[in-house]
Amino acid sequence: MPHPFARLSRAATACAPRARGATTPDMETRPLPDWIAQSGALSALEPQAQARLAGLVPQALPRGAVLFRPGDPVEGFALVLSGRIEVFLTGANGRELLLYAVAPGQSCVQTTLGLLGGDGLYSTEAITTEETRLVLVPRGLFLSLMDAAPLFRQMIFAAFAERMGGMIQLMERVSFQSVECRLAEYLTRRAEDGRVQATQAEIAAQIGSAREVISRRLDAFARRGWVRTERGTVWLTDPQALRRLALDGAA
Amino acid sequence: MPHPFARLSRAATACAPRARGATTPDMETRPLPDWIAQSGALSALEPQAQARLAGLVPQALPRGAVLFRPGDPVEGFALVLSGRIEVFLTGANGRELLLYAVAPGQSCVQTTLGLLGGDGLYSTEAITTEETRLVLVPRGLFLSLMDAAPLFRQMIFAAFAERMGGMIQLMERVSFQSVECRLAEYLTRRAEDGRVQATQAEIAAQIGSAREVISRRLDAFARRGWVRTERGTVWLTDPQALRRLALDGAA
DNA sequence: CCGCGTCTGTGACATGATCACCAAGGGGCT
DNA sequence: AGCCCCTTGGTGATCATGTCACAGACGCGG
Repeated sequence: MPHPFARLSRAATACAPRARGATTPDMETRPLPDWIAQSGALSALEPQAQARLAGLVPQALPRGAVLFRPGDPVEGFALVLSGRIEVFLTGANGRELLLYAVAPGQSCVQTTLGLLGGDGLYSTEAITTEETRLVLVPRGLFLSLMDAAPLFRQMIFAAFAERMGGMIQLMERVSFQSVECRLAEYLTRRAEDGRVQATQAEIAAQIGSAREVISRRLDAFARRGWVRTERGTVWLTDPQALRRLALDGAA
Repeated sequence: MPHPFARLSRAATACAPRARGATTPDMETRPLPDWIAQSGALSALEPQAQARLAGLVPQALPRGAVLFRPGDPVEGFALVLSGRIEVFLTGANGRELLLYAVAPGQSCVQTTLGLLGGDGLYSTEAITTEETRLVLVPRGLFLSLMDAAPLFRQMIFAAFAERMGGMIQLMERVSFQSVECRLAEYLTRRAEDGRVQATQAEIAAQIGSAREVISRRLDAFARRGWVRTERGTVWLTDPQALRRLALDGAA
């Protein structure tokens, strides 16, 4: 199956340059598209940068779309407008580990990496976990903005720095913390309305463990009265206890 | 004990701006210091950037010096001229994991991170493993070069991208590969003259395992005739076998 | 030679990953 | 309803790894 980015990037590059003939003259006066004005990150950029982005067409992706897989070439720079993208590492045995999630206004560091330095190939897998709108900035425009637009550059750099910090933290958790702590941390972080809606297999992938282990740990939590499990959801009956466990492992 | 960077950064910032009065006039004509001309990375920069770096004074550090520890504030941007710096993550129990090593011409990503985005505090520990010369670029000069010198910027960005790629690979190895594979990979990578000179405790820290485990694994290798161990060194008697093991885990 | 610190080896045990199954829920179909 | 089949969750056995406790080996300086 052709993966969505291939289509996306072609659509984007086709529509990107000069909309209806004249390019530079009316650049300043043309109104900005909604998707730029409404994005916290983009609305803060310099007008010239906004104008050069204005020709791009945001794309909508359904939940569960695969943006790229390991080995795919990097097509362009993805900027999320709404929704959520999760970036996973996949091991030989099929086990997975969530590296980071891309929230609205954030960019996918993997694409930056591919455009700026590395071998231009992805080593990870990206999946939308909600219906997601994004723009795909083609390579040339991205590099040109990096040179010409200081605010754009700073945005990218800050994102990069933040991700790197996150990766180091993740490494610390994965290498030095028990599954029990990581699970407690995950449950408290992802809880909404006192519950987490995810299968045990999904939870395992998020924290880089195995499904069976999650099953047993949740069972242990349940025996302590901290959670109640149900097909597809975990109810937190004692969030305080979970939070305490999560924090004391982090110290 | 006061750690070296505190001294370094003060020395560097003190010497950095305007050497002997006049600044801009003779900037072009003043000869470049050796340490810039001889550094592959720096000698490729634009002359203006080189001139602004020229006032800095390289510092020499003995082997084993601690550049920073977790919690230290980031003082400036470290650029290694010669030697080698290793950056470690340390767990609660004292176990360690080598995140990356900084070779000559490379910069320390942790410092970049601290200057550009994060909380400005280190979460890792950096130690020189050889006698090392480096320059410490103060924050202001670094940020100004980032804005004004495209080549400098590209250098930093490329380094950043490379490190990020390395971190992802590391995560993959640590999460999904057996200790045996990682050990074999480490031994083949670090071998010189058919041997690796390191204590088993050091090896454990490099690949993020425990000393006892390394002891047993090396014993297993030895029984297969692949290595011979000696106090403080491991002799590779069958590098081919080790390489095969290392590669087949990576596939 | 002795004493001490460092490096290494080893057994016992705890945790986590993997494998092989099975059982329970739930939706679609006849 | 009855059946099928897929997804999800549960469980025991076993293996890999990390942790703890401790002992022996080595080397160095007094």
